[in-house]
Amino acid sequence: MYFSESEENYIKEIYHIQSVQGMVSTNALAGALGARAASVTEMLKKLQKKKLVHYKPYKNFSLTELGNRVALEVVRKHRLWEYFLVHKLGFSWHEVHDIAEEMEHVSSRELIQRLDHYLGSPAFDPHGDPIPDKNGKLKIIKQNRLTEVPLRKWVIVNALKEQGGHMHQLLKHYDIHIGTKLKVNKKFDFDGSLEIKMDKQTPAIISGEVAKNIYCTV
Amino acid sequence: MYFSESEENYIKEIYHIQSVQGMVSTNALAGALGARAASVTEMLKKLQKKKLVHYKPYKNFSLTELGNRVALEVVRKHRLWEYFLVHKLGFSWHEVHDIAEEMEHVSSRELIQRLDHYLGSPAFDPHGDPIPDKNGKLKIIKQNRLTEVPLRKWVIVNALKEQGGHMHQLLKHYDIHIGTKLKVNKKFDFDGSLEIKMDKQTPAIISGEVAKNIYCTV
DNA sequence: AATAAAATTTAGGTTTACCTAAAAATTATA
DNA sequence: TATAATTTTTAGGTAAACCTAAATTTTATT
Ligand SMILES: [Mn+2]
Ligand SMILES: [Mn+2]
Ligand SMILES: [Mn+2]
Ligand SMILES: [Mn+2]
Repeated sequence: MYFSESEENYIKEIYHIQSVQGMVSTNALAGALGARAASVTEMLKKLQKKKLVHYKPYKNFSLTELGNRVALEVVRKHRLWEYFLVHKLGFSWHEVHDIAEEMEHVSSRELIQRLDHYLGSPAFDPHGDPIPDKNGKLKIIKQNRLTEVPLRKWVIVNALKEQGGHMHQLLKHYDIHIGTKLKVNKKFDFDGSLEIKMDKQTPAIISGEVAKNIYCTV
Repeated sequence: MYFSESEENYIKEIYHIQSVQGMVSTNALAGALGARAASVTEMLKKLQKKKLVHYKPYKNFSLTELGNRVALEVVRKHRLWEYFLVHKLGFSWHEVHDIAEEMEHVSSRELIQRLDHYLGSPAFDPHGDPIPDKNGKLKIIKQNRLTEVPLRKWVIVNALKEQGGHMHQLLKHYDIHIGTKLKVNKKFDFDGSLEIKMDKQTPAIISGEVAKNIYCTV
């Protein structure tokens, strides 16, 4: 069955919102896609006819089993391409999302299977998010916010979420990346900033803003 | 300036037809694109407004200088992706065209520069066609039809054109690929077939049909 | 040169994916 | 529980990229 680029984007975004909120609202989806609610309603009817979403007018909606499978395929494509861009072409993790947003729509299944094999079937993308395997299986690891990690315990950074801004510059400056081992020494309630200690470095202070986007295995 | 996927396909096809016929007709372009003449006329007006084609109603048309630059960029993207698919992902040369037809529309310039570098700035794609460099420069080599090569002269295959069918099976059977050294011993006028001799192999007969799609440096 | 044939354009539709503004339904609040 | 606020849908458009059928222009043939 064929899905247009737009359909794929909608399905993927429903998947993402669903994974956080359980059910999805028209407005939430419109917000995430940068579209208007009316456009979402229209697409919803199309996706329903294709049996990709459970949808009753005025009610929140969610993906069907089929919709979920399709979403996982798009997510797989997106994250494999991100991995390729970083590990083969040398992009930095913060530069690859928009490019992968286009590449994820290339339709060849064979291509993705070969890409996966070529990359060594990676389980996580450059942001630390799990890459679904060809059956849609995800390796789940707990991503704990650095802001909520116990004090003085060594942890390893396992995910970084870029929130539009230029956080990556800061992270580069501190030399924090996925795999970095560190511990939180103190938490300053006044502004939410943290004192962290990394291997062979003197303690440093990072803002709560940055800390919120760093996740780790505890 | 932004060009849609459709616009890019039209521009590229005008470029290809132009490179053979000098000027392009509405019908020729419609045929090549699998579209109707009316659609071509419509697009032509759009491309003219964007200063990509020289066009007067009812007359044949051609790319402007700008149109040519854009065409070469799309061709570059197409052929670099084909090269990637064959030399990195292990596809065979006859499988990659349709995939590259989609990938050529991914818009990031930085991506293409990095891809080019990653591949070692190849000058020819897996079909033997030259890959424009980032300034649009092509390495031109003469591609002589095997059917018109002098007898008993050793030549090297430098291009293969797949014409829809399953020619590649035959070529694989004969073990003919780009780089193969061979000579034509005899030409049989009756059906256009050729007797060819390859290094360390006994002479073989190939049909004129196949020979027409094999090109070589003489 | 007149007429026939072929090529091209125009006119008028369709589908997809958007939009705004107004109407309807749901949810929150007084 | 009525009323207000919010959310969602419907109604009615637009733009891109297609299409068919009819009109127009160009080219070829008597
Ligand atoms: Mn996308
Ligand atoms: Mn990612
Ligand atoms: Mn294409
Ligand atoms: Mn090629």
